[in-house]
Amino acid sequence: MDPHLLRTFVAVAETGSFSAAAQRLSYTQSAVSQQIATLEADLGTALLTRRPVALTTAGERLHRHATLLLVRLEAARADVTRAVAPPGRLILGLTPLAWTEQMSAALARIRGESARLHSHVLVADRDRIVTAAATGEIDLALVDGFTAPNDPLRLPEPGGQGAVGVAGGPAVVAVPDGHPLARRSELSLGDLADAYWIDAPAVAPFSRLPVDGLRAGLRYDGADVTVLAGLAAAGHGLIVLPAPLVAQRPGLTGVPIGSPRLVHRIELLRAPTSEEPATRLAGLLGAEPLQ
Amino acid sequence: MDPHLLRTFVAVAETGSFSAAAQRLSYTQSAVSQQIATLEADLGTALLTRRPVALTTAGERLHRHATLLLVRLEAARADVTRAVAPPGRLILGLTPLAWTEQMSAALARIRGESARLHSHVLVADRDRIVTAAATGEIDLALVDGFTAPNDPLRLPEPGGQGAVGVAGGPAVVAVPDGHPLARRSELSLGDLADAYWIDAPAVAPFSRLPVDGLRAGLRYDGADVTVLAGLAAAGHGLIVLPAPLVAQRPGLTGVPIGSPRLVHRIELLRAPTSEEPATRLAGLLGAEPLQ
DNA sequence: ATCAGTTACGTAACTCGTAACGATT
DNA sequence: AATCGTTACGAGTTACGTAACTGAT
Repeated sequence: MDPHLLRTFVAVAETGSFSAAAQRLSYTQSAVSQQIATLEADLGTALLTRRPVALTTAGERLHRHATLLLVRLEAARADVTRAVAPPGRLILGLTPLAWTEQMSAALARIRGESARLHSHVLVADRDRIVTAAATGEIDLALVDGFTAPNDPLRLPEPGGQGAVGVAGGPAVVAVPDGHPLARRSELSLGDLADAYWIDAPAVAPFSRLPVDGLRAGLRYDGADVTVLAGLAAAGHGLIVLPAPLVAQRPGLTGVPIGSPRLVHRIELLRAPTSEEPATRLAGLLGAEPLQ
Repeated sequence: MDPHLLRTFVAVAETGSFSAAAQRLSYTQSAVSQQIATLEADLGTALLTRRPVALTTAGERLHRHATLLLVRLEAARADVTRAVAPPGRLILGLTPLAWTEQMSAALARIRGESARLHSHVLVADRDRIVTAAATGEIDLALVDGFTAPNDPLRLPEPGGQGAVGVAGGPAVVAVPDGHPLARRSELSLGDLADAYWIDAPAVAPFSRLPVDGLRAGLRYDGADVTVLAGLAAAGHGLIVLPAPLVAQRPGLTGVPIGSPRLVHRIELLRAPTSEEPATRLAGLLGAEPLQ
């Protein structure tokens, strides 16, 4: 089970082909075949069917474990090497809705202090951000999501351990100004099973809301909040968003959600070794326990 | 960074000696020396000082990562191999305070159903149980602890992901019947900074309570709840325990805790692959979300 | 002088690539 | 016949053990 073998196994699993995996990893097809064979021999099980190439049950399990293991291995390496030579840089990762004025101000302040600090901001979806934080690709990450009040975000595997809440606020349903629902003082998501929703997987996937059975009328495959808010204002569907964000968009009204109790929450993730200035920024952001 | 090297690195780190590590792993001292050298070359850092052998900063970091990585690797292997040949067994792990009548009844029922099921119960401290669950050494684990209501237990690294709450109840301070505090209807832990506590690391370490500055008068290094309750009844010190447990002990009064809000919680951890009958038992235990 | 880790070197094992082979469409 | 995975074999590399070496107490 050495990482080499796991890596090629993952490549085969993902490409569905020995030759494609070989190409991706700059091996010969033969080498890949041999590596898979030794892995299977080691574990005493078939991991893949051939012709067509597909994962067996054991293979599926290994695939899940292997991807995580490889990320963590990478993370360990990054942590150790960076313990030695802390880079003079600040790379910040954000999920789209994790951007706040407060954060922006804090970053400005940091950059003002350490002049010419090489800094870099990356906005991406949650999974990407969380793994990047785990491997040390980014120094500091802010990840957002909706949960029950006081509940932490349920973050994906390789990172969620050391998350600290830094901000939390009400979640609302964003509806166009004229819409009949806009006059309501409170909504229950359960009552809205008939409504159509905008599913924006990269921004605020409703599949992650603690509610079932919402129906997607439109899928938005981008990460731009302005566009998303525009779509909602144009009546393409409902969407759950942080209250402050809705408040500052013309054409949209935020209707408080009565049930389930829901807040928008931002959590901070730090690379295992995050030296100054990441530590400093984390401090500025307040990293209040927020329970 | 292949696991082989990590394993010997961990051995050296733990024994504090190349030769001892070599002996433990059935290598020659020379082999160990070479392995550490390649690891250091790979990471580009010294991991250990020689004469005396001790971890450098980078080494300490790697040590933390490496132990976890090795456990997870073991866990992955166990999971995959057991996916193939689910063992006809049920090994149950418990922390001492996770034992309940309900659980006992559920186990009895399972064993009644599948006659002659090879089963096995292991009571140990939290760390041991959590890693054992992660590696598949045990099929099902029940881990207890004290937290704020609705908060999940903060479990140690390699396992805490898929924990589900199965039971929760009030936590009380156990005081001997005659004790002046026994007449109080409610206590605040903060007010008890002057009192002496029993520290029972294997059962209910107060270092894990969400309170600071408690003072240990007596340390109990065992895992037997009866002895512990006896010590408390004899006035050796105060201890936080689940209310039902205190209620059924003669000589002890449980005084409700007003602040911080505290509950005793039991969570269920499953081995990644837990086939019947572990799944069945988990079902019987109700694995209610408990939020 | 002894103890503990390093280095040199030879051998054994492994890993990969080439090339021939086999099976599936 | 073409495609894709397997197998055989040889070459290059790696990894370990023996043994000599080095430095510290």
